[in-house]
Amino acid sequence: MTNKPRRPLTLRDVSEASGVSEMTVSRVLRNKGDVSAATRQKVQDAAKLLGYVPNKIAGALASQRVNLVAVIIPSLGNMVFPEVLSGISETLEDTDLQPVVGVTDYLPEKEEKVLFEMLSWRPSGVIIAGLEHSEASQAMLRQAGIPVVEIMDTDGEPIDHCVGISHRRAGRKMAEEIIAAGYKRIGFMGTKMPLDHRARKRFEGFTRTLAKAGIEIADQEFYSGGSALAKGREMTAKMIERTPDLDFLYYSNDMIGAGGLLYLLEQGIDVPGKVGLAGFNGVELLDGLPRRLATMDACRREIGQKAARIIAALNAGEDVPDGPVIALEPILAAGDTLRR
Amino acid sequence: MTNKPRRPLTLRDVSEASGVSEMTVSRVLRNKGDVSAATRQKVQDAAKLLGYVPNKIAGALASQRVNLVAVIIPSLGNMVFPEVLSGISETLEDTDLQPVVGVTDYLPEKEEKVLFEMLSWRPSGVIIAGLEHSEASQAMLRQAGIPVVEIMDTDGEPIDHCVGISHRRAGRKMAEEIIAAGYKRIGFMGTKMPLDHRARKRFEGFTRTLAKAGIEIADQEFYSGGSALAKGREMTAKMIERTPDLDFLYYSNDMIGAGGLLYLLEQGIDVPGKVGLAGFNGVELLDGLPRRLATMDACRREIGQKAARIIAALNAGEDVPDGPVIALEPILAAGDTLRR
DNA sequence: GTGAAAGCGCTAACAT
DNA sequence: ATGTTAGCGCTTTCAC
Repeated sequence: MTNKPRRPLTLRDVSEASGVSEMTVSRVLRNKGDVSAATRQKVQDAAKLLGYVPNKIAGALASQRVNLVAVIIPSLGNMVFPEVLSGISETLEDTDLQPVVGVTDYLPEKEEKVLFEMLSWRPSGVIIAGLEHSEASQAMLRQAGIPVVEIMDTDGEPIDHCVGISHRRAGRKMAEEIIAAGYKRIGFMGTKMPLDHRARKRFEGFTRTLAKAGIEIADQEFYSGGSALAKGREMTAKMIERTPDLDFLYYSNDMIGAGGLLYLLEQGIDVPGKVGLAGFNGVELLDGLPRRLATMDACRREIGQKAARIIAALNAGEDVPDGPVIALEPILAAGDTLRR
Repeated sequence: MTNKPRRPLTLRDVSEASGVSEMTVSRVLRNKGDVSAATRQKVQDAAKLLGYVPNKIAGALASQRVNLVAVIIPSLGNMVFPEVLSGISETLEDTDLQPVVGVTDYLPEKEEKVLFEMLSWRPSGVIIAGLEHSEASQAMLRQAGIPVVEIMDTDGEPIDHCVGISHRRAGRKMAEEIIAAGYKRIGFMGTKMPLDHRARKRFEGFTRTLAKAGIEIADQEFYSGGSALAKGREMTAKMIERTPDLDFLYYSNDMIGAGGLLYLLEQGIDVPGKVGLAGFNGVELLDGLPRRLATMDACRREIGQKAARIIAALNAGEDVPDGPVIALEPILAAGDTLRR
């Protein structure tokens, strides 16, 4: 350890300490170009001794390359997004790229701000949740001249590439399953979020498919804020009381579904005999519940991986073989709360 | 919208489009210095029309100022850390600083790597979880010449500032409560993570306090990987079978505690009559459980807020009034699973 | 209120 | 294998 520097160390300091030109020091520190083993050693020793940390700002400006990938998601509290993130991280770990996360809170204006902010660092690519963006955001993404992958959703027109599932299809599949199982009086519970387009699309796919079978949603309820588990519980209690003849409850996410499940079991209600239940996402948490909630896997980790791979490929000048849209298939997990 | 540029736009482009010098354009875009309203308007129009996004790389290099705060945490999957993050974000939103997150997966080597990487962007400050860091990491933090706040824990020597709770104290308080309630045969369940120093310290505080009362942990079990809820369930089943006379189960986090609670209730075991239960963290999820699990609040959001405020103050050249160490008090929430 | 010059710390490109 | 030169796109400083 050496003493505290007021001024951060520069390449020049390492150069002087090692008696090697700045350029060669730079080469050693980046493992670029041919440098003799002896020189390399000298430089590495000096750098380590001084505690030199390269200045990426300067490096990036000079090389016009920034190894950052902007990842823009609505929230970190949702479990869903951290999982997408790990898919991205683990894939980028094989490259020299690094994810940087920005959070929008489901607000288009904030998305715009975050995007602007991130683009001003000139990242090598953008991975952004959703297909719905403000005009300004779309313009920025197009103008940026870097690979863009929109994730989570495939119901719409991607700017560049896109990886996700069709939430309309997910809603439809669930509806088909429910109809096939013979349920008729269906209640829906979800979030009060007009800006959660994916939840909206699932709901649309769901209701339309029911409609074709001559079924209408018998009751619905929306929540915002608070513990999702507790809200699922409350909403379920309220709805069961208000509409006692319901025989199925479809939840827009697993967490409220879990709350509902716990409530019904406590009440001694027969699940799935009297009331069937389903959520959405396929979160790991469900494994520990008294009964496995029926759900639909949103392929979160895989979406992250595929998106990252696209950015990495494009960044390496390679082609992306699968074309601009990758639609993954949402898989139903019937669990124990949906009779068949 | 204009056409796609191969070359990103520069200040010069805006300057030419508006007929104003680069320097004045720069002033307008940063709201710095006096610029006439007319000129300002011209510049803003041109910038918007072109879709100019400033290059922060160049700006940062020239000004030697980067408005980024490096936030280094072990994991995003843990619920705990996203909450700390929101505390940080919401506080930094009142400043011109921005958090950038790095994840270490509880690995010192990865921490070192992430730290190095982040410091090479010359952030204005560092917020990092824990007080235990490799020699190299400590050296980097000291050398960086920027404010450093270590968070979550106060049991140890901070490099610069530190905000958190004493996990030894948290363990001790819980033990005292359990002893006072008259429980005697105590089992412990936790994670198999030698590198989770905070969990370790809680355990130490816990066992030492029990020891003083002449009580020894009657059984223990550790897990790694998988759904925490399911693991809590499994471990609890195993432990209850192995050591049937246990009258209290202390879990190192709420999620496994919740799993245990669900299991015991299913088995019709009287909680907290026959067996008392407690977890740690005070996660929101607990609100939706059939019974409120006893827990201890780790003050996560507040820690984030306070840490961010310290960085912001130091960055603005202000003093931090509270001194280098801020120890928050972990508050017990007895819930319904700890008889009193 | 506005502009011109210098330079932030690196690396690309070109010597040697 | 190593060194030299120029300049990345801004902002600081100083002049007008």
